[in-house]
Amino acid sequence: MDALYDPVDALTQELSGVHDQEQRQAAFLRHAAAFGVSRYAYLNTTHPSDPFHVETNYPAAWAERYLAQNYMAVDAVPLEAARSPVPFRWSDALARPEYGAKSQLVFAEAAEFSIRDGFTVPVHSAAGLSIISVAIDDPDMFRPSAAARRHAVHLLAMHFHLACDRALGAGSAEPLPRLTPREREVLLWTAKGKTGWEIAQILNLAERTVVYHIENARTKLGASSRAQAVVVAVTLGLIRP
Amino acid sequence: MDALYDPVDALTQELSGVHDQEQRQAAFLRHAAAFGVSRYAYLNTTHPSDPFHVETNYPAAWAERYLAQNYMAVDAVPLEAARSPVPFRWSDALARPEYGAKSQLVFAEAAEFSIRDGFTVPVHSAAGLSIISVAIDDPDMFRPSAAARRHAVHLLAMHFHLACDRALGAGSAEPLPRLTPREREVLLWTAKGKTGWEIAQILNLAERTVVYHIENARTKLGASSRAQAVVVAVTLGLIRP
DNA sequence: CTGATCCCTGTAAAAAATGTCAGGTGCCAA
DNA sequence: TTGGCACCTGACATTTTTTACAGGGATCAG
Repeated sequence: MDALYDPVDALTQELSGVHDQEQRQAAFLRHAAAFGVSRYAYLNTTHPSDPFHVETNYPAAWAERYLAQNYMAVDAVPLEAARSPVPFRWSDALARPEYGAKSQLVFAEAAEFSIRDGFTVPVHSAAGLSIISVAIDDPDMFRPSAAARRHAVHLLAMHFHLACDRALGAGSAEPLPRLTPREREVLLWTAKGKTGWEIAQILNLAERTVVYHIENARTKLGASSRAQAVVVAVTLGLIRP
Repeated sequence: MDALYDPVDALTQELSGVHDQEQRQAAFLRHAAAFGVSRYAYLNTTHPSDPFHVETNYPAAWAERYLAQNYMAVDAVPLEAARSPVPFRWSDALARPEYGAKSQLVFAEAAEFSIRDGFTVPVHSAAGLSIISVAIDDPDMFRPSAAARRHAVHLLAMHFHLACDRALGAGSAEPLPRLTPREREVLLWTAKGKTGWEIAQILNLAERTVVYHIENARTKLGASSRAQAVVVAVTLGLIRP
């Protein structure tokens, strides 16, 4: 039983500092193999530079068909993943009434590629949603007694995601713009719907000064309007509205 | 071993439809007790109507001191929780060099209230961060062989959070404004920094029409400027920039 | 001390957003 | 078929934002 979590620790170790996709994938699959995993699919929507990052070793024909048909919008797996951060078995999601008959069709098609059931780990974050799905044929993995093994998969998936996320982030490598306190302050009031003149009253400044700070913030954030500036500042976590 | 996950299932069942805080807390503690948990602290920052929702059964003196001193900003536990979605043991986070000496002081103070070590489950979501921390005295819970028990705590915490989140959402009870597809579209372009005229070119409309849709969206969102409108739409998850 | 950074302010013109009037089309459900 | 809704457009006045010019004072690190 102690050995159950060795793969998690090992993967964590291996992935620290790795920025190569092949290497990450190989490490993940090597360690996940202990749990009956051979196929995986990973989706990361958190990076502006690559807003729909997909990597998978599913049969190419299936992966292409899935994307081309936009099954994301009807498949129970991504829908359930978007709904809740709790990992789940595919067939459990499929059994929920809220995911319609189309979902069943997707599953039926997947079965033609020998992908029948699996386990999905959603990772919700401020920047968006990531999904790690692994196909699992061995029905033993879904028995109550295998809960600890599923947890290991859960943690493996999380660490795999963290490594990918780091790598994707390192790719863009753009450091956060550094706003001054005043800039954050005026942006915050702007996000609350105040005009420059109003903010000047609130902060006891000349309207010109408020405009000055908003200008600087807008430039730093690469925005071309106050509206874009506040959105960027919010999504970057520089201000919270 | 099968019985290990009974508390998770039981809690999930019990919490469905429960909107009473006392009841939730009692159910969580009752089931978590099986894992040596008696103290818990829960923070939810995802609800605009209650942006810093804290509930805990920590000693009142400690909870008050923690908040008053703004330990959130230096304590390794919330900092680690904000950094990664992976659950962790407090002392593991404390051992990381990036969390400074102040963190040690917080821990030392906590020990005076008999809170010495524990386990924290971060839940990152689009709306923000939630943290479920449980104090655990029994060192056995941190042995490798107890990994499955920690997983049970992990899932218990997640389901507890989901129930709280539902309840908090139900509390505010304000239904999301319903934007039409066009309204979302023009807001999205506005969030990208486009002017009304530019959006008109992009969507092949009269500028007046774009203004019309933005106007309607702005009103529905209770905003007094485009900047506020896009921020509200983004934080409400109505558009993603 | 010098340069960097932040803070503060002015004038003025061009561009964009907001507010108020008034209308027309098409679709769907009651 | 009627009413509601989403969609679309025009003209006009007013306010706000953006952009450009130009400057002074405070603090702090190298």
